[in-house]
Amino acid sequence: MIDIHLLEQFHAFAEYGTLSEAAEKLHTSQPALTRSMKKLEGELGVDLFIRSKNQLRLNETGLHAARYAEDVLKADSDFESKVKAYDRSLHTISIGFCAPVPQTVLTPLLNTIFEGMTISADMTDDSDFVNRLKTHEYHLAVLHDDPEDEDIYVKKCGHEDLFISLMPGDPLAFYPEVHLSDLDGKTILLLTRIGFWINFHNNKTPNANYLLQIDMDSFMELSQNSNYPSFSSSYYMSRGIVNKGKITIPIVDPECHTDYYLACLASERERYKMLFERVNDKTIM
Amino acid sequence: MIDIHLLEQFHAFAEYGTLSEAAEKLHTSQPALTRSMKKLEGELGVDLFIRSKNQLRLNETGLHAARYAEDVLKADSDFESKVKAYDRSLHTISIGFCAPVPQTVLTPLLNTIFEGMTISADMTDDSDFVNRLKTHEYHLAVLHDDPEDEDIYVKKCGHEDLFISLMPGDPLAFYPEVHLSDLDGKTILLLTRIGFWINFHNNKTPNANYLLQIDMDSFMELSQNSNYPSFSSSYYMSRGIVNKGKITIPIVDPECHTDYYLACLASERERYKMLFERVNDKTIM
DNA sequence: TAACATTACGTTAGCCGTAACGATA
DNA sequence: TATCGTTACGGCTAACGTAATGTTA
Repeated sequence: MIDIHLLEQFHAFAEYGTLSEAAEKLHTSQPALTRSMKKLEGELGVDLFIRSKNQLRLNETGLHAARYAEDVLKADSDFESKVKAYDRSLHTISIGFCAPVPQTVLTPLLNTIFEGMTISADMTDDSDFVNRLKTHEYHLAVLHDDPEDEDIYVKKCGHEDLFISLMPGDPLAFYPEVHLSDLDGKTILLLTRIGFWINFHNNKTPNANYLLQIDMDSFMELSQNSNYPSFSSSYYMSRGIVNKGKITIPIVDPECHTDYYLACLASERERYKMLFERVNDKTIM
Repeated sequence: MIDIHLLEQFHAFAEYGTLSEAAEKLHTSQPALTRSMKKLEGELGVDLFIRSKNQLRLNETGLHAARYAEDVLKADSDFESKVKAYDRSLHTISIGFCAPVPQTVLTPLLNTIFEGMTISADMTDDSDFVNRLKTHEYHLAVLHDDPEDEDIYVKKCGHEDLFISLMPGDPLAFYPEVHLSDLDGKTILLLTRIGFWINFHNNKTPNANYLLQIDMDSFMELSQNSNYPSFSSSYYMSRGIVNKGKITIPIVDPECHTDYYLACLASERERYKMLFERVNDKTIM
């Protein structure tokens, strides 16, 4: 078996053209490379170089060998990354959230139940979540509707209602409830990472002007201290987290009331048993 | 970069199940393997084993890693064989002969012109020789007819006529010449490795009983000291190599008179220039 | 008690870097 | 003269094998 270290040095020489430059790049000495190259030739029983008195260059076999060496080096580095990736996959649980509130609620629970594991959370629209479970991109997912797929095990884990916070002077603030269509045309504060909620932009409020906030703190700050309307939800309301001095009104449209469903592959149900036992339809609310 | 030597040891453990057996197979000591396995885990930063007090076995990651390791080991051993094969291909000239006499005549010439190279000679029916030149299986070929292919460079290099040696008492021995069909039904001495000549068995002498001799010396011995007819050729006749006490008669059939053609890929003509210059239509005769 | 993995320890083979040398452009 | 590859030499590390230890079936 040819030492991978020799191939590394050989490949460096092939790349840089002189032993001195290769030595510098490899943080070693010129004599070390001279010896290694001779050793490589010795172990192969094949000449790889054309040696002039003060010049070394690859012969025809050497040129080919340099290409072959790359394959071996790639295989070796692939080994390392594949093993590490596999190990990591065993120690991480990947979960897709369709909205921020389920993540807020479930993350502490996940950390408790799967202690020592890394929880890798993703937040985005959930239209592709069933596929991502099936391709093992996600181990778990929280969706906003029941996928009704026999390969997927599902348990309802709560619900959420959307509200809008308005300035007391806002004409809408006098109504007991509003429709999304009432908000069209307004400038509204919105967080960027809100999962599936992002969808009602396109449908009911095509002319609304959203002030997108990446950061939760900035969003809260602006909600409190600006005149712009901003969204809130039953989760925050029930915990007394409100925008002082603003009127918060429920939104009646059905897409602003959603249930949440925790899901995994039916075949992996046993592995996440503990989690499903600790979750019920009032976990997120 | 993971040392290939560690992977070799790891793979042996995966194969044999215990460090002791792996150590024995690798001609090393148990402690050496213990240390290597720990080193491998250390370099990867990943656990590969489940350790009981006196049992070591692969964990899930280890099982995968063992498979990945095989790929690396294969890549490394492929490197070695590919480099050696390429080097050998540079130092060997592969030539296909359609008959023994061209080989006898050309081998000394090849050794002289391509001194230091290995001549790898093959002898068989030449119906596939053009393909073998095109696929680089052969660098050179001697055929018994002109391939008339524009990719192939050809020069006529001699000819050969077949004779038959008979006992003086044989009825055929009174004729000045014979036909192959006259020989059908007889028992005849024949060498096995005779290239394209083998073909006339099937056509003109389907009922002849051939005593196949693998060894040239045995063939000569039997030719001299038995009553069986045997083949000879113009090459041996013109050099006075005859079967004493036998009558040697020419065979008239056209397939017993052949020209020989030396060929190489037109694109490689320059490489074999020296050889073609030294060959003419009287080289083999 | 036999087989196994691990730890301890003393030895040594092999690799490294510095230095010196010879050749070249 | 600066750069390059090779050789020589002395030092040191890292890997080895033997022996000892502890555990299990």
